[in-house]
Amino acid sequence: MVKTPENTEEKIIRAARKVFIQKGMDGARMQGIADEAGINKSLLHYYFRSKDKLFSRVFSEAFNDIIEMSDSVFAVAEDIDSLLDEFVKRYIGLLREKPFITNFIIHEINRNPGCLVGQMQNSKLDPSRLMKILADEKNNARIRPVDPYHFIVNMVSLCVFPFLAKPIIQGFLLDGTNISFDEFIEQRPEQIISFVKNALFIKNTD
Amino acid sequence: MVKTPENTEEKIIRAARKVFIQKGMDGARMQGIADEAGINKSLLHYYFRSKDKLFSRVFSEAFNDIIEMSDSVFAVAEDIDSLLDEFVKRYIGLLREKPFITNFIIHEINRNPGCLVGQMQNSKLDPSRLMKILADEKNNARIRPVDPYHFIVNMVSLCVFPFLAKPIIQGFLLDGTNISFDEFIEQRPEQIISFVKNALFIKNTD
DNA sequence: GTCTATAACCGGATAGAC
DNA sequence: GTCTATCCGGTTATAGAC
Repeated sequence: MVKTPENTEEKIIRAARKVFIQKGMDGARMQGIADEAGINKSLLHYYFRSKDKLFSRVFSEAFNDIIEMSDSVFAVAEDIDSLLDEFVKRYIGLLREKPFITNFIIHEINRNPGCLVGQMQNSKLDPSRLMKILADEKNNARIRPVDPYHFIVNMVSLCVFPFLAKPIIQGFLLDGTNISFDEFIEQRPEQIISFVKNALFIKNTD
Repeated sequence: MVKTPENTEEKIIRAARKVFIQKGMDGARMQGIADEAGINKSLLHYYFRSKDKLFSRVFSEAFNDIIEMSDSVFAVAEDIDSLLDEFVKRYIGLLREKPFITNFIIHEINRNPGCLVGQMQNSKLDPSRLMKILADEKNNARIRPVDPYHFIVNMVSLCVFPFLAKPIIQGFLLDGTNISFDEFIEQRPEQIISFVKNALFIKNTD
């Protein structure tokens, strides 16, 4: 992997991402972003006009990652097994790679819920395929009758929440054990998958 | 329930809670809190010296609610059924009553993780009783072998996350259905309990 | 205890030299 | 494109009258 030297714009984006995630839109300082990028504060305005515009840019990029990933999973899933497997592994894979995304979204979900929901509605993201799979499997009597909305929320909750609660899991729950947070997260996909399968399938499948 | 007229300090706390929750520490403005309380901005400083101190006061009170509730559940639980039942119902009950708590904590979890973890460690909160119950039930072969850390995280995730994701659940997932977010949350306890029981128990208990 | 006025500071944004 | 210097609005915090 050859690393081309980062140009200023890239440096700014990377620095902005880091600072905005940690501090949120309101807590972030343009000076802090400039320092992080190792450039002059004025350059931020030269490249992105305003703090708001810089934030929007960074935020939509992050949010888009989530949308595209979810969409790709929903699009290819054939049955509940593959859907669950794909969804959990990809979701957690993405969050491990870019753990900032969760904080980012939750940080801003209250500040500007309308914008976020708008971005979701404008995306092609469509859970109806998942709904259909659940309905089919239920008709085949492979799975217990589950409310599809609660089921989706369950899956997402189990994947996302640990990243949000990282400081508590790390500093309190796992404190004094020999398990690191990274190890915990590494175990998560199989833990979630077996948990959900047991909850879902009428016949034990393990 | 006789309502004694609120004194200024109480008015401030209530207003501060509302504003801090909505905007976070950084986004909140002392003027905004004063307006919300219907008092003069200087009075905030008269009663609480600084924005930081006011915030700390409001935050620890909210956080304490969570700690005490969790603790009381852990303390009384006898077996896994009662623990699950108590935990889910009380947790969601608390969050319905004070939905701001989740946002509050998540909002600040990154801003100051050390402080939050410190507060937890200083509390008497102790999950070891829950660990013991899980181990006992596993020995009795009533439940599948589960990792206790993942199990706790699962329970909390399923309870808390929906409140965090409210705007998305309301504005996207349930959009176009005739289910309101409140109805969704009302269904949650029994949904979670049956989901977790199915995942957990070797014999089907419904 | 409550108010008005103002100090002191900070941070986003711009002007203009290089 | 990049830097220095500066403006200007907004925000916390205090002083002091009532």
